[in-house]
Amino acid sequence: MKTMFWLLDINYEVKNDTPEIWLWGIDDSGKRVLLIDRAFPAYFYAVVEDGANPQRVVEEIEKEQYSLVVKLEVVERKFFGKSVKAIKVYCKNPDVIPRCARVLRSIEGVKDCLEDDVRYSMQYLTDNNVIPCGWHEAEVAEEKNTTSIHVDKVYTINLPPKSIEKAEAPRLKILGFSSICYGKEGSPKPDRNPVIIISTKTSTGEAKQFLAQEDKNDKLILEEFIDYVRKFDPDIIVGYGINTQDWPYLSERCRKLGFRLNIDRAGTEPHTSVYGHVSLTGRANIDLLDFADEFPEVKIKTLENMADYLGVMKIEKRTLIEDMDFPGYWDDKDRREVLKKFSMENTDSVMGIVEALLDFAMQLSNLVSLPLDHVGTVAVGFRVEWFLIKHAKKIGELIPKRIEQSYRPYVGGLVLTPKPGLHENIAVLDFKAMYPNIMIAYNLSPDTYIASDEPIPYSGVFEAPEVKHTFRKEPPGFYKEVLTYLINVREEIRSKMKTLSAKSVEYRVLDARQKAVKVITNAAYGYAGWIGARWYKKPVAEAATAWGRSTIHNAIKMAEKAGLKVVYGDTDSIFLSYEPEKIEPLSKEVEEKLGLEIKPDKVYTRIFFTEAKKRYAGLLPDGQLDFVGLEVIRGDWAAIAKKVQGKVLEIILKEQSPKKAARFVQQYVSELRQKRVPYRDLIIWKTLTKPVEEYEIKASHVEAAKMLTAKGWTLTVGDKVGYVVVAGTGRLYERVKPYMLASYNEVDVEYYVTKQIIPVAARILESFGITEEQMLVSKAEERETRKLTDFFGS
DNA sequence: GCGTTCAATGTACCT
DNA sequence: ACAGGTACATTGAACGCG
Repeated sequence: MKTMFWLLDINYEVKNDTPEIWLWGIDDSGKRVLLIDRAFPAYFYAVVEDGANPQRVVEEIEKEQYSLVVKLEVVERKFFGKSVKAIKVYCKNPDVIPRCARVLRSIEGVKDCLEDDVRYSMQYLTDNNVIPCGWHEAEVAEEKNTTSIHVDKVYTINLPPKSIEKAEAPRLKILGFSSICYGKEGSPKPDRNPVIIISTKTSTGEAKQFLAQEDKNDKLILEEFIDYVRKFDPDIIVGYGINTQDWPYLSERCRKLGFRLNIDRAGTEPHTSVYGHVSLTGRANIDLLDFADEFPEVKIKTLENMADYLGVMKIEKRTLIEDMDFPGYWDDKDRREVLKKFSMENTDSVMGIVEALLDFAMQLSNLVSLPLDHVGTVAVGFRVEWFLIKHAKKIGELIPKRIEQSYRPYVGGLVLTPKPGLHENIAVLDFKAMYPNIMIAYNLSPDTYIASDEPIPYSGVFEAPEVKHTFRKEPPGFYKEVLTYLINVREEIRSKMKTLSAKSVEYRVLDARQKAVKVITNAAYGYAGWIGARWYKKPVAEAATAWGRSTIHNAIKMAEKAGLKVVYGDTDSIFLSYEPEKIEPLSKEVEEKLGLEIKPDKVYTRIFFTEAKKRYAGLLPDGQLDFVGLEVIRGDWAAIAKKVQGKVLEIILKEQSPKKAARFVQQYVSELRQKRVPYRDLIIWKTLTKPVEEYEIKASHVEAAKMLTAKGWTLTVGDKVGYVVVAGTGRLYERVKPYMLASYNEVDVEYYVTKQIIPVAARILESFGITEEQMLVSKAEERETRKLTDFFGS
């Protein structure tokens, strides 16, 4: 019989030495199904030495009498574009591949073994074109569900599934959750601190809250939660930070209480696998925190900040409670209600965010062929890589090994020194997808690279400026083909979107798709220059930036020749005087002569540059302000400094009154000295980028982190530490305290005046001739001002 | 012995 | 665990001064 299914999750099992591929899905009638394929052999390739006789090598391998090898087959493949003879080595099961490959590597006539490092389940997907988050049709036979598999139907696959074009996902059952634990001594520990609240919400609209008992006994709440999950039987379980927090905690807590967290579809516990993601067999576990990196504008990646940014739940309307206050809230009957509300809002936020991101996640999964629960957890480089692997399989290319490389830096993009001060009517021209298009235009790829000692091919070569790397013109290389495909596909999607209503399901799916395509396109250049990449080739990345520099350089020359004043530029953008009648022909000329498309991005009514690169502020025609690089948008400055700089820039750009700006600074400093600004605006947040003990120097945030650790809080790499500077003597790092361990009256206000507010204000106002002294009021004046404001009110 | 100088360290940003 | 280019604060050792 035939069945249709949408692929949700994949895993493999080895039963009696026979590997089985398990495909978990949803069929077209909404049934949850498991399809088992027992016919896919585990294999890898032994590449035959040039000139060696493949048949002889096969015999050599056979001589080994290697019992783990099932079959040998001589095949034609390509490796970096060159035809090679290889032996496809079929193994008994995937687990023995590494051992087999090791043995075969030392056999005469075997140049190397390949694809022994590609996971069996991924080989299955890429070889058969079976695609996560995609529909398929398979020839199957129904099996009796004798095991404890939690699905409606179990099938045996007779023929590998065929992918079907159908964009829309089935109706999925989604369960969002968040949990709260009770621990008075810092971070809760699962071996002694209970789970007190678990809040859940489903895609069917059911909200539920599980509470520990009055004595904080949490056996029941956990059992009820497990029961509930199993009963609802979600396809997707989603949360925020759950891979590192909730899952390990709940899992360990259950064990401690004598039972298992059995919530998947196969009767096993959540297991942490390859990329540090938590896998729930048969379901897709999604940690939304993994997608937070897609939004660099969210500086501190908390759930409430993400929900706020995505318009899911505005932060002003949010119940917010700090971790350290949980016990206090729980212990107080009235405040417990607030804690419950907070917890439910967390889950509501989770559900809102998944609504906003799920389409993208599914499209990314579908595009690169990584299962839905994997695609979020892997680094960008691996997303690109899986997309490349999929393409390589299609064209018969063998997958290169990851080779350990030493880090060799190379020169990147060109950054112009800005013309400092204010400028009026400045347009920004951007090269469209500069690096991908350069890679296409000059056929940059590991397989087209011609080393200096190699003969120049018949088709001729492109020679990169400055670095002089050469790449053959024909035929198109691996990267060129892939990037051309991606760019074309994105254009197709975008033109199709234009024919649809923005509210339609299809439009949403296509929009998510084009975003996924864009992400992969834009990451390809970085991937090529990443030493961890299978398709790493330094000259490729180095040539791309070299052509980038020459391109922008030439564009600037053309602009100046056309009488346009260029005030700034960075990598693929040029800032110049807005004269539409000159810019129009300039774009045309650039495109014609340089072969790359350049297009106007925006026009600033007024723009301000300091003497530094990568830092400016602009006023847009609609009155909006654009801040780039400056402290006002940086996450590691106290809010007071950011506010002051933002306001100063606003006054400068909108009113052009440095004096007024200086007066504002004076006023603010005065407010601060009177401690009239909120305490939380004094917190400085910095990320721990390595384990505390590995720091070579004493740093403020690290010292603050140590204080928290001493109090029982667990801090890990990537965590943000918030501290304030308190009064005292000695080095700065000796005068900091975690903000929750300090009080306002300890704060060293003068530090904030001289090291936070004044420098960031001066950065702007200096270029208008205003000195630091002019931003400060003398102490005597200060006292006078205070008397007056006290008298008249401020 | 003590203040000054400057390279190194660390973080976060831009394209 | 995609790239390089850049700004800036702070540390800590070298340096200079008698």
